[in-house]
Amino acid sequence: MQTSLASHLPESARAALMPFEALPELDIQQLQHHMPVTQRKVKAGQYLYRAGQPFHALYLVHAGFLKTSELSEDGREQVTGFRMRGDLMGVETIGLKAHTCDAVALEDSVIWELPYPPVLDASLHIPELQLRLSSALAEEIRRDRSWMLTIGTLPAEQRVAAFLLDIASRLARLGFSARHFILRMGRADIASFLALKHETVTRALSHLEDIGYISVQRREVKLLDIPMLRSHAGMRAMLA
Amino acid sequence: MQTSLASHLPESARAALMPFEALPELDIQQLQHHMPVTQRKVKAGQYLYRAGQPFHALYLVHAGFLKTSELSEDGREQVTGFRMRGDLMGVETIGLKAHTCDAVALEDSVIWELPYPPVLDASLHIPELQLRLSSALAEEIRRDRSWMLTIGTLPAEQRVAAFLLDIASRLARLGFSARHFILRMGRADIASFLALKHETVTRALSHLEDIGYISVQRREVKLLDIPMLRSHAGMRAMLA
DNA sequence: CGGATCTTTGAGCGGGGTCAAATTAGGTGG
DNA sequence: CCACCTAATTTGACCCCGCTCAAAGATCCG
Repeated sequence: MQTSLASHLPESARAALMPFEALPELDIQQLQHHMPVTQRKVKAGQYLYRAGQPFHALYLVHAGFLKTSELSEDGREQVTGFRMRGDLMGVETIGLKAHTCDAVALEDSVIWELPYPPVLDASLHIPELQLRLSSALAEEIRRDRSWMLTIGTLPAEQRVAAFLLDIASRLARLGFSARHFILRMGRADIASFLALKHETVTRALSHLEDIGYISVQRREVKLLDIPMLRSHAGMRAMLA
Repeated sequence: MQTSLASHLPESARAALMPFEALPELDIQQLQHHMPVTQRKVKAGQYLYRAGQPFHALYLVHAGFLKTSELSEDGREQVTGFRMRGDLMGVETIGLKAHTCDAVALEDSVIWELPYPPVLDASLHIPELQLRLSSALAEEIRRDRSWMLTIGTLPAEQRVAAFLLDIASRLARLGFSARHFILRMGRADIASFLALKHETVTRALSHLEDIGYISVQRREVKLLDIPMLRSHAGMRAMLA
C-alpha cells in the first residue's frame, strides 16, 4: 500500500520537499561533520522508541506520520501528540537515561537520527544549533500548554474542530492542501489526544458535517468553512 | 501579613534553604561573572510577567509561590502550573520576542532574574549550564505531559488526589512537611489547573475527607493516608 | 470470500457542570 | 476591638454533555 501523504494529495505533492522548520536540511549536512547522522525507516505500526528504552538520539521526521503516547504505571495511556515531516522527536527525554513515552509510526516513515549527546556537544560549537534546539524545546512546551487550554476549556465538538485546524495548518506549512487531507490516525487516537472517547469524536465529526463546516468519509476530511471552524474552535489553530 | 510558607510550618522551616534542583545556588554565583543576576520582589497578586510583554529574562524562584496561566484570544484562560522555590520560569518563551502566558505571584515572592539571551550565551561557555538548561526545558515538557495524562484519564476526585500529592512531594523536596501544608491558591485555580470547576474541587476535597484520606479546612490540608491517596491517583505524584 | 478492525449510530445513564444560597474568613476603616 | 463588607468556600438541587453499552455497517486484508 502506498502510504505517503503525497499520494493522497497530488495537487500539492510537488511542494512537499520544503525546508524544515525545526532544523533545516542545511543543519543536517552541517551536522554530518560533527557526528554520524543516519537515516532510519520505521514501518507503520512499529515503534521508533518505547518507554524504558535507552535514550541515545533525537529524531527528526523526514517523511511519514507518527504519534507519541504517555503511559502510567497502572496502565492508563494517552496520546500526547502527532508528528510529521520537520518535527523533532525525543526531546522530552533530554536529561534522562531512558525514554519515558512511546513513539509509534502511523504510516511508513523516514527519520533522521541525531545522536545524543553528540548533538548537544555540537551545539556548543554551533550557536545557531543551540538556539534552534532550545527554541524547539520551548516550542514544544507552548504547544502542550496550548492543548491543555483547548482541552481544559472547550467542549468536545470544538476540540475536534481545533484538532482539524491544527492538522490542516501543519499540512499547509509543508505545502499540502489545508482543505483536503487524509487523517493518518484512527478515531481512538484522536479521542485519546483530546481527552474524549472515540464515539464522541465520531459524533462531533458527524455533526460538523451536518452543519456544513466539513465533509468526512472515514479518514478523508474536507474543510468546507474554515472561518466558521476557526471561530468555533476559539481560534486556537491558525491558518494564515 | 506573614506570607512565607515557613511561617505555617514551623516544624520543618529550618530545612527550607536547600540547594535548588533546577539550577543550584552555585550556578547563580558563577553566573554573576557572566551577566548581571538581579533579585526581584513580587507581591502577592502582582504579575512577574504578562503575555505580550517583552521577554528579556528567565526567572528562578527563590521564595514564594506563583502560578502561570495560558490565555486564548477569545478570553478563555487556564492555569498551567504552580511554581515554588527552585522552579525556573519563563522558559516557555525561549525563541520568542514576547511572553505568551501570565505569571502571577500567589504570595509575596523573591525571584532571581537571569537575563536572556545572556544566559544562553553563557551556556556556550559552561557546558554544565547548557545541560541544566536543556534538562530543565525537557523536564517541563515531561511535567506537562504527565498532567495531560492525569487530566485525560482520571476522574475528578482522583485528579484532586494527584494534585495534593504533587504539591506535597514538591514541598517535601524543599524540606517542608508533606503531610501538613497550606495551599497557596484558591479552589478556582486548582480547578482551572485540573480542568474542573471549583465546586467540583470542593466536593472532591470534602469526599476525600469523608473517607478519611485527608483533612481539609479551607486552605489547610493534612494528608492522613498517603498510600491510599497514591493508589487512588494512579501513582502519578510520588512521595518517596 | 471471511474475519478482524474501524467507524458510525442509537439508547440510556451518570459524573460533573450550572445555578443558587448559606456560611465562613479576612480585610478595612471607624 | 468591633462591625461591616467583600471574597472564598461549601453544600444542595437539578440538568446536560459526554460516557457506556450495544449493535450494525464499512473497509481492509489475507
